[in-house]
Amino acid sequence: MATAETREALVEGALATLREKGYAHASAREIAGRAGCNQALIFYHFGSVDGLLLAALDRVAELRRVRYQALVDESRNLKELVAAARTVFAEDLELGHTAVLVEMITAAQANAALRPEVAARLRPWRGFAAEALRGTPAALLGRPEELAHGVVAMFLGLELLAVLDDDPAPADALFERAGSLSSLLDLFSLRRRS
Amino acid sequence: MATAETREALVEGALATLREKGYAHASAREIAGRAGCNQALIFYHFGSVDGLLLAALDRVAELRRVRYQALVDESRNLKELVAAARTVFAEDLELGHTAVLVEMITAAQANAALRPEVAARLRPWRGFAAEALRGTPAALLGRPEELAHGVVAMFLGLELLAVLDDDPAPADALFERAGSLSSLLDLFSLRRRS
DNA sequence: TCTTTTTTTGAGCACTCGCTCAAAACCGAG
DNA sequence: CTCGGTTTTGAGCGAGTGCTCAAAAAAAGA
Repeated sequence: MATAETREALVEGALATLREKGYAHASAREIAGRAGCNQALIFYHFGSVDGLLLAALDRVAELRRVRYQALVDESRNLKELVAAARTVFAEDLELGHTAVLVEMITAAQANAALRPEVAARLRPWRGFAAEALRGTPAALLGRPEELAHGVVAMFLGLELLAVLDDDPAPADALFERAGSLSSLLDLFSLRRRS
Repeated sequence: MATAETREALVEGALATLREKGYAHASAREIAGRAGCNQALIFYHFGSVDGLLLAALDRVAELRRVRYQALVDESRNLKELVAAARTVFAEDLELGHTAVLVEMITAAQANAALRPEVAARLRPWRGFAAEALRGTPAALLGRPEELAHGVVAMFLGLELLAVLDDDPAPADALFERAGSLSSLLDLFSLRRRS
């Protein structure tokens, strides 16, 4: 088989494995099984299992970049830009790309060698989100249960990213970020009331 | 040694390991080494490594409950209640308890048996956050870079919690929660301007 | 066709893991 | 001190891991 086809099959196998089984079970034998080839090919083509997983992450990042650029080019005002961001986020969730991201990020927490690689591949996400930030926020209300759920989620996420960036992440900085988050959330939100 | 002392040493060793090395490296041999005893004691006293880690999570949750209850009892109005919540969150970060939480949550993603156990021990956190929710929010502005960082963090966290709860987490629900989050963030934030 | 290079394979090495188990050590009661 | 139950130990089993390697298979060039 041509090199490109083999690499393609392995990347697809890696993405499927990350999505369905997670990083902990993304072993060479498991991925090669899905790709229908020998596990040694992973080391021949990508050097290591982590090398393959990073290549899979590259593909996810590139797909997102292309999709987002296309939507941005069509946007004529802020409202459309925000809608484009929402669309890309939603598509990533449905494609399972968010799950792949989360797996690689949490894996990087326990793997110093993986950490800078994953952090570098995360930058496009952040830059793209920054682009959607203009305009003034408006206050909104929501259900307390959802608010409670949300705040727990937010601090978990901030903690994960802080570890990734080798940021000591003192409590004060986390709370400052939490505060600044609110204007973006208002920007994203079309909801009203409880 | 008395049973209680041994269990105490093992729980402390488990917490230190989770904090410094993460779930992936929280092996029986590693934890027992820190506790200064044989690895077989983990299975004698806790049945399994995960059993010990859940016991460690129990301790973290109980400590938080006690600390928070004490602060709530002293609060006379909403402002003091919110301040109490901030204090507990900040203390958890400094104690490394947040890191332990994140490790167990991300580990639960790839371990179906662990998932409901961790989810159950997470409930107190959510309930406590819900208690701080009253009053009306005010709009705030922040730096775009921090907003970008924050929104990425938030969606990661929502995704993690959605997996934990066996929630299919459709994109619409995530965005609704993101919207409702803003009022809580305003509540937590004492910041102003860029 | 024969030769050279690229691609693929299966066996296997060295390691770590969770966990078991029989035996040793400990310790309080009689 | 002796006994009996509790606690601790070290060795070890079976399984899974990343990765290597010599050799086989396939593809490409002459």
